[in-house]
Amino acid sequence: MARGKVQMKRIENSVHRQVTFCKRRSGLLKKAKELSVLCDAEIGVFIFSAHGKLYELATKGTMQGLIERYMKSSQRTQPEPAAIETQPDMDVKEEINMLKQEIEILQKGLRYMFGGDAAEMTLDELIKVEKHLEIWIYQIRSTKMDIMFQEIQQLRNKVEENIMSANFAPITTTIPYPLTIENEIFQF
Amino acid sequence: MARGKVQMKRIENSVHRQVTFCKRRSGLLKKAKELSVLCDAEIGVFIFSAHGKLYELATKGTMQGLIERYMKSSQRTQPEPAAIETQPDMDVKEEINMLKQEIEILQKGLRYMFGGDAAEMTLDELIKVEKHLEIWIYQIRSTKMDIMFQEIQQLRNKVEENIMSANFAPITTTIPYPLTIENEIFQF
DNA sequence: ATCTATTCATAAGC
DNA sequence: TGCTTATGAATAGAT
Repeated sequence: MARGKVQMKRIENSVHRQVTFCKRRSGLLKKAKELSVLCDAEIGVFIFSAHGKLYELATKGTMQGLIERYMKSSQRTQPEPAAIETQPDMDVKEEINMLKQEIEILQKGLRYMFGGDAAEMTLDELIKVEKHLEIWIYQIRSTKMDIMFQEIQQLRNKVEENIMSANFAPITTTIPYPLTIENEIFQF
Repeated sequence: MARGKVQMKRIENSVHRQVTFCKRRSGLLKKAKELSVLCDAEIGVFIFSAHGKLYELATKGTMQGLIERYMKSSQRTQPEPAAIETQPDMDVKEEINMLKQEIEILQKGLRYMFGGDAAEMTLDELIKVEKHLEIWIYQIRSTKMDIMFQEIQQLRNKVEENIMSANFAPITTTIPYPLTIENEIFQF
């Protein structure tokens, strides 16, 4: 830079730091705009100052839209669940399209949730989001059940150990446990 | 810049554009990192190339976390719903705290949804998200009902008009409509 | 904010 | 892509 090289570490003098933040922030946003214009790219930048103030730039459309696109895009780079790999090609494409549609709808739902502007959603869209939330809840409940079941298994193992050590008999592995154990724990 | 000033418009030569995109992209990300280090700022950048490829940078933590922080921050700058204004001061603070907590929980839920990593959530967290989704579904159903009720009102008005114009009689406004209309429409 | 002396970024060419 | 170099931009330090 100018009048002396700068060390790449936090500027300790708070006045200098504030001034540099101001200058470089505008520089960064300018560069982002330029890149967007010159190369036809879509760019989102957000900067939180040390004190938490937000500065943002979205070169096309809104930051919301960009975040949605980001979510979609970064989602796609994650490895697909193995289950999809085992299906024929036609079904894969169909599944991907369905997933995309689901993501679209969820994104609308997120806009609805965070933006809080219910008026912008049609009845059809609301019904779709509702359906999706039902699926989401179902998945969460499944995960919950999985975790609970694991805990039950651990408890069973503990009980088994206790019986084992108490009786010094190995036959206990075949003893059936009463169903009431599951029923009681699955209640809450 | 070098060897001639550059026009601030889309570079038409696709090779030049590609090269410039590459160079300036890395320059932009470098500048973002520098700003973050020098001034202790938290910065997120995402760049979509014209062909849709994503390049991203999050200077601290993950992009997910940054997006959550962004949502929270930009949310705060939006005007609150009018309903809150009409309540006494104590309740306003309480309501704001509740909203913040709700946002916290939802953000955890979003991480779960978009990150897809259920394993990272504890049983307690899953239960909280589940509760929140139930509330969300309740709100969406309320909005749905509102819209449906509006449609019913419009239908009623239309029916009324028809009767009015058919009979030339103004008494029809007091005629009660059978409950079956609502019941049928509320079914789907 | 404005002003320079410097350092940095990068367009063009290979 | 990666390297080189001439030149325009960005900016650190001072005012």
